[in-house]
Amino acid sequence: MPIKCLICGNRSTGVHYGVVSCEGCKAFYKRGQTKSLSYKCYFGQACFEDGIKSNRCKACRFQKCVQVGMNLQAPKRGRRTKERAFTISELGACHRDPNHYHSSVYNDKTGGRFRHIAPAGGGGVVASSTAISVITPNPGRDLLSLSYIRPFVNSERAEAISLLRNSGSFSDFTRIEIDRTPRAHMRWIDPYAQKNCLDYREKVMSDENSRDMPEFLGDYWKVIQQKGFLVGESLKVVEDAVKVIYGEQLTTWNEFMREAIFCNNAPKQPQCSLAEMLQAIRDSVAECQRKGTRFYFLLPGFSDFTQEDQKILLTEKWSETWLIVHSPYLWRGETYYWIGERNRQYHYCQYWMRQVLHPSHIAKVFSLSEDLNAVKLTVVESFLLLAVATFHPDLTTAKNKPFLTFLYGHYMDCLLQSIRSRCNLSEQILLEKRLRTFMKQFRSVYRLGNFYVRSLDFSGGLPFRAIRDSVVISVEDALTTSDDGLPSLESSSVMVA
Amino acid sequence: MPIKCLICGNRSTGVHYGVVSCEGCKAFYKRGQTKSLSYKCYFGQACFEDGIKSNRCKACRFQKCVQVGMNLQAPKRGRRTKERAFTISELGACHRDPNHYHSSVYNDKTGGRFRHIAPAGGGGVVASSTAISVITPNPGRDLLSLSYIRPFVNSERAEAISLLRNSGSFSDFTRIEIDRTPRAHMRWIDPYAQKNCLDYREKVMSDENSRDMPEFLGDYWKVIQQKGFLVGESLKVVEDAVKVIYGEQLTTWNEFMREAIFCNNAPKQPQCSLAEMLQAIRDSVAECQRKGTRFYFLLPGFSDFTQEDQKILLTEKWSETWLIVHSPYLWRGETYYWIGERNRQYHYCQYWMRQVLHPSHIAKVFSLSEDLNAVKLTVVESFLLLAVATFHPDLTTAKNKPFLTFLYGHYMDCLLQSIRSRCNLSEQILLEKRLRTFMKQFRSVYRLGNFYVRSLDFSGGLPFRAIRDSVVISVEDALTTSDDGLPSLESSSVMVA
DNA sequence: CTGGGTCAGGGTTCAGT
DNA sequence: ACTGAACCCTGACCCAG
Ligand SMILES: [Zn+2]
Ligand SMILES: [Zn+2]
Ligand SMILES: [Zn+2]
Ligand SMILES: [Zn+2]
Repeated sequence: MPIKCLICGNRSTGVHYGVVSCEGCKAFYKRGQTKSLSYKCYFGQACFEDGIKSNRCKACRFQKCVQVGMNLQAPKRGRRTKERAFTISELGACHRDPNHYHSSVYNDKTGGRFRHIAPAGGGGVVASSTAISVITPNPGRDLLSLSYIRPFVNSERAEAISLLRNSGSFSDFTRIEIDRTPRAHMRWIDPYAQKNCLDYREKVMSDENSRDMPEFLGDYWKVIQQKGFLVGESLKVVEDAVKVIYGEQLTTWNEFMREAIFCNNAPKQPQCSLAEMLQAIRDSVAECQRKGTRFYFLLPGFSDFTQEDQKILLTEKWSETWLIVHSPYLWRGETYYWIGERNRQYHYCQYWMRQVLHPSHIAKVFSLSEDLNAVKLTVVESFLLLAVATFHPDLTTAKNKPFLTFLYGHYMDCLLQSIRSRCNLSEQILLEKRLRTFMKQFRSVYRLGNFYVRSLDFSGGLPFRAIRDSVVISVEDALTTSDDGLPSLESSSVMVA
Repeated sequence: MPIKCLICGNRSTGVHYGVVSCEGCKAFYKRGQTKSLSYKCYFGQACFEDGIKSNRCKACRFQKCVQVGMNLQAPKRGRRTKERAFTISELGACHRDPNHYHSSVYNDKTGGRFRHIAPAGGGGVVASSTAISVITPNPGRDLLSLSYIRPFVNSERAEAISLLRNSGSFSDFTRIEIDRTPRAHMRWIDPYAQKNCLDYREKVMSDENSRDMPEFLGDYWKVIQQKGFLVGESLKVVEDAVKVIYGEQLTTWNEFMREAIFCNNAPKQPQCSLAEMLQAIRDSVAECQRKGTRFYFLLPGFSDFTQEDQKILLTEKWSETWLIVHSPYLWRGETYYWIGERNRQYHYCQYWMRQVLHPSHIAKVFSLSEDLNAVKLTVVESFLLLAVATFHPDLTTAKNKPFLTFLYGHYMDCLLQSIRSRCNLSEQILLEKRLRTFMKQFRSVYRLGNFYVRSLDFSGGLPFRAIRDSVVISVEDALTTSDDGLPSLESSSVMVA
């Protein structure tokens, strides 16, 4: 019967530095002598609480080493013959209270929480509840919870960090106050927008289209003349809105992701109970809604819709908002952001995502995020893209199509203007190509949000299922529904390509 | 009274293979029967000379075993009664003349220290001593002479090797010939420098200073225009000078330090007599002077000083030169370089340093070296820093302050240019910060060199004492003297911060 | 006593990820 | 870049002779 490592629970190979431990923890402790200062825990120093054994958090692992009494100067206990082997109690002699680690206590303490330990193996989505049993039927499974995850190499880190959208200085975000009222700008967007149905996007509109609508040309050009100023003003407003509403969150999340990835502490383990996490998710959704609503009302144009259309847009565009805000923090199958109320924030890691969402839903979200990240927009640009997606006249049931079309074009201009002001020509061309590619997925995002996410039954079991007309539907169903109440692709009034 | 192992000085457990020895040496000798051929000493086969006990060098340990007479076929001696225990002379039969080395001095110095190997941990299971010894008054003292020093672990080695300043390819140093005469470059430094008192450092000079010297502005800008070229040329010249003058020495010392540390053979022992070492030190000082002089004369600008100023600089800047050249080879209280004439080189280890220099002098030198190493300069940069230190107008009694100021600024530019060309911005900022921190010690280096080292009385006893006006002065006296004949810090004409 | 054997546990390496 | 299984080296301990 091999004795388990007191730090990680792995098979021990004897006493190392005064503690019954495995080869890994031995080497880790040794290495930590010069490096432990740079270790940092992101999860409340609880990663190595009884029952949770994760070698993924170096800070907690090292802390645990020290806690159980590892000591470089620990005396060697010499060797014994087989007849006079060390007894278990002798082996435990170095520790504070041997009973503390007794298996029964160990399992009692973990109780219901044990099931939240992530199975690192690929297959299982939810950790199987092997809780109370002391001897596991399949000893190999023990190692699963320890399965090594290669730390990121620098090139990967650079890639991850590049997702953190460039925004000049994030750190200043929280300190900047906007002194403009967005309504002021709408005063002169309005006259054009409300009276005329103008698609004034010079870049997007093809020559053929302009031939088809010669009667608008007069007004069109009037708008064009003012467009430069209009675009500039909207850019400023959006930038300020992003800073005021999302600045702090972006700063925090960026810092978190950066540190998590650069300190090799990829967070993969739960830090709280399911109930706590569900509450955190609810809080987070509410907060995201709140922020999104604030953003929309600061977005020039939005407040000029009827209350009914505003409500529709706020409801229907939840998915878009979520994606724009979160995509930089989804990377390589893991998430890197905090959720929950300020005083109790948790890392919404993929483990939890898998608890509550269907795998194909997760896959779709990651896939969309990846595509969006690949476009490589700045923060402000990504929110301009949100505006574009929001006002796409074909992808909402809001009624004021002319104004939607106008704003869609306007924010498209803003976005392109921003891109062009920071890229050289060849970069522009590539970026705009990637942008067009991503925009083809607008409809998928809309469908995912409105036919799948909005159908989720939060009263049922985990993971939540989407139910429409008393029938469970899959992500695929939602994405391919022919009955989306929107204009068909063919008759689209806006050319995206 | 416990008897010490004749090989390593550890507590002996009786006679093994014919020699009073410890369990370790016994087992080591046994194992060595098949492995001794692969042992190699890197330190002149002196690691186990009397008074020096280091288990780091296997070759010397085995040699010592043989030397003291270990023999596999040694007859076992029968049981002795306590009444007829072996006498000291019987046991010590193999000892050589202890007077040959300065073991008494060595032991005196280390005698006060008490560092012992093992049982530091209280309460743990410590192997009970079944030794011969009855209870000694102070059993810990036995371990003293062994003063076992843990071999360096790889992380420490990496740290040490990182001190060996990055220089591209050292190995090429000796093959490169310079084809430029340094005078050629001076031709056009000169006109500006000799005629005008220019502080042309745009980085260092504050706005206030520029207001104070409006009359120089015209010339100032002319110089600025040429600065880029000037800096580049000087960089090349300095690089070549370093290669030609110090290349071979750097290569040799680097190799020595690398091997010493990676082969676990930290040199701690004398390999020659005091007289030989003193001669080697004299040779080494002369050689360092010679090299320094050559370097200064290749350094653009130096040869344009009056002969008097040149002499002053050469004399006053000895300390700076020594520090720049030697600091990478001072690490963790030990030195890693050779001194002496080519045919008879010795390792100037800390043992010898302690013989000739006062402890607080040594401490100061190590402290300065550590600070300098922490800056992390390349070889060429460290010599640019030497130029900066040399031409600091406030830290010399040389007369041509305008030209000193000019050259100080010029080499500061060169140094910064070199740093900036190899570091990204954040590295630059950190490095320059460390550099500024170190530069605050220039005055200490100057004082150490000119008020302490130059006052050393080499005719007196060891360690050498510094005598000024017939009074023995301490390093502290020298460092805090108010009478250094230099401008006070407040009126400094050069802004370092 | 001590030669010889044993082996815990320290350090180091390097393939694997 | 980190991890940890596998390895080497040391020396305390055991025991037969
Ligand atoms: Zn372990
Ligand atoms: Zn942790
Ligand atoms: Zn010994
Ligand atoms: Zn040696």
